Amino acid sequence: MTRQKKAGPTPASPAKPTMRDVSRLAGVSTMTVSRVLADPSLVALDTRERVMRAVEQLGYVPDLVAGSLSSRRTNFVGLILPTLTNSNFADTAQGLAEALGASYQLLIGYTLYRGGEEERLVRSLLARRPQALVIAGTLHTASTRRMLLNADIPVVEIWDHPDAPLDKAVGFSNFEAGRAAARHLLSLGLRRLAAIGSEADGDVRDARGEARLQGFSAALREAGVEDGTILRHGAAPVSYGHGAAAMSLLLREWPDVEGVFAVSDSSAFGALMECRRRGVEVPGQVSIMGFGDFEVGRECEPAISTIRVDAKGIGARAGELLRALFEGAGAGANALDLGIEVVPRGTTALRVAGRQLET
Amino acid sequence: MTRQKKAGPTPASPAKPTMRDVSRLAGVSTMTVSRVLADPSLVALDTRERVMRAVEQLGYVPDLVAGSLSSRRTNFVGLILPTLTNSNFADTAQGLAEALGASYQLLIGYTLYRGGEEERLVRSLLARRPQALVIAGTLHTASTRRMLLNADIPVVEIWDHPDAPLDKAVGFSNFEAGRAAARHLLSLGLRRLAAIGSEADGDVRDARGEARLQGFSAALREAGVEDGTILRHGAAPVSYGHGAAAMSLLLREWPDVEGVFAVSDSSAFGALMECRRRGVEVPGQVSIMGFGDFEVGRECEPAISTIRVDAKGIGARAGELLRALFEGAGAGANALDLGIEVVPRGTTALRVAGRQLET
DNA sequence: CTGAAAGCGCTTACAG
DNA sequence: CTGAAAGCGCTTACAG
Repeated sequence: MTRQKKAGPTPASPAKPTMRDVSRLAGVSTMTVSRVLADPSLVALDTRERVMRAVEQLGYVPDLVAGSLSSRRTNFVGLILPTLTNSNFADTAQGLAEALGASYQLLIGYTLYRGGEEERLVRSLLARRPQALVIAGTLHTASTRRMLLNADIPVVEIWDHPDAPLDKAVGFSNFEAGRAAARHLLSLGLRRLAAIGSEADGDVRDARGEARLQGFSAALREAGVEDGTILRHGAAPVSYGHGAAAMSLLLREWPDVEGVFAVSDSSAFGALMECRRRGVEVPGQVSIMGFGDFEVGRECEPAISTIRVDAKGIGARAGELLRALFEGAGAGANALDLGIEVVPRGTTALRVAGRQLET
Repeated sequence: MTRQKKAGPTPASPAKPTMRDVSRLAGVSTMTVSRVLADPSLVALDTRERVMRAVEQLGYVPDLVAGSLSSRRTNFVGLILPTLTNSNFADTAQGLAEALGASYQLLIGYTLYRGGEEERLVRSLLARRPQALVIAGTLHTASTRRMLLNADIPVVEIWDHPDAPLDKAVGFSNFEAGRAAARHLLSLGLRRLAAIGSEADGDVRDARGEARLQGFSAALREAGVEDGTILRHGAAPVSYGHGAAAMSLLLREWPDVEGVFAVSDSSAFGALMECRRRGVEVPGQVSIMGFGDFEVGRECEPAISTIRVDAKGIGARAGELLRALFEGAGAGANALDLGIEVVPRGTTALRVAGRQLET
């Protein structure tokens, strides 16, 4: 014997009506119901109305699990982020969701910056047969790369600008972002410069923050500035508290530091608050520069100089790219660089003759 | 004729291998492959190893779309939030995801505080046949309620404490949160009190923020304090900028206000920064109290007095509740109140003889 | 404009 | 410990 649907003489009590139930009530075939739901213009007006009435009466909600299996289209898009608790990544998710539109459902997974999580997540998301995968980052294990390639769906790497994308990429160069931050501080005449970020902790690491630190270092080298410190403190993700702790360490080791770049506006804000608590004037004694253009940096007093990136735009452009691919377009460049923008605000100022003045 | 799978004499080029491909390679039936993947202990060791080798060799990733349809279990849980861009809601999402475990996939939808969006989202999520729905808020259209009831799955309303939950609820009373905020300010001897929140803007409204404003008003009435202002400004969600703008309006209309409750730490922070820009001392001239215990309020200087709620805990408890229900437990109370906690910090201080002193 | 048949890739519910 | 048969609820690919 095989499965039995329901027993007993009562044929009704339609807990969850199927398309079959609707078709019977409307006196048509399931194909006609399917058409009314997918593209009503294919069905005669009176038939259509009868079907809609039956749908309404039964409170029928189509089963997309069955529909997806049958049509080989799930309308799922997988999204892998380091964390949900970061306004920039949340903006990217919203941008992506909006660009894809209501007919697509995002399947969000997060790694908490753990390298090993990505492979598990990719496998688990691919099992849902998404039509595309959007992944923050460009570092993947060999096994992950193989799965991604085998899956035969578009893959968009975001929040970076890889030389050789796995498939597509939308983002910007984190290395250049760090470099631009250093150059801004250098252009203000500051020479004793530091950067604060997180350190790799076993499996947990922020590759993009590290790239920004590397870019910062490179700019100092290019400028022939010897007086540079890269302080890696604590594990990713960085936070307000991280910035405060790192700034505290930095000021103890190097009290006459003139300029600090934090890999995120979160830690820049924490560093700024730590300075206030210690009576260290910003930008009078030390200039502070962040990254990401978070709302907290725009709204605090003084406002934080930063590197702006288009977080929501990254999601939006990735979504637009995918829609074009879904509709069969050949797509343009493989790696889209949305660029960065230096935004000088109140926490950085010109150094003049041994002390700093406000810009 | 019906669908043809693939043409040509080449049987291979296995773009996306199915369970059938694995079973053939391993020389077993698909049932055996299915068992190896679901519960290896059911299969003899050598068979199991042969199957695992075939899985590995083909890079087989099971199709959960088909599996879900067949087993009637999707392992999806739907989650409806007002926005992803709010650290409290992001914490709730992470708490829920962690409590459910890796075998469940969250289907997240957000309304942007638009009442009409909920109905569309519920319909669209139910079509994915989730095994439960978790929804921020307790206000639903009649049509939404009907769908929810018909769906015959557990529904958990979160971030509130309704008298009559639709099904289950995990949260706290927003009314009591506002009331507690007012009482804290009153207990400091402050009498000229205001609250700032958002106003309903067509379909866009923050029902929970409004409940906090109502609780605030009620506490003033109970205390016989006449000097109270509720300022509703701008549309939800509130933000740092919202708090700054509202504080600016408030100070213009009512320069001698003594205490302000903001419905969110976001706006409390904005209000605090606006005071700094205007040279209004906090808490010297005016005390400020927020809601939510956001990191920004903990880390800024002075730190913001607030009402703490267990955002991650709401997600975690909802997830635990659902797991118990999935495993057939009868579950306990229908509405779980996680409570609130007044956290006095640097932005509120005792009023003594016409002026305020730090606590 | 409408419908009958087949099948999407799994798991259920047996039987041996 | 293993497998053959049936079916989950839709859509595809026809035919009329």
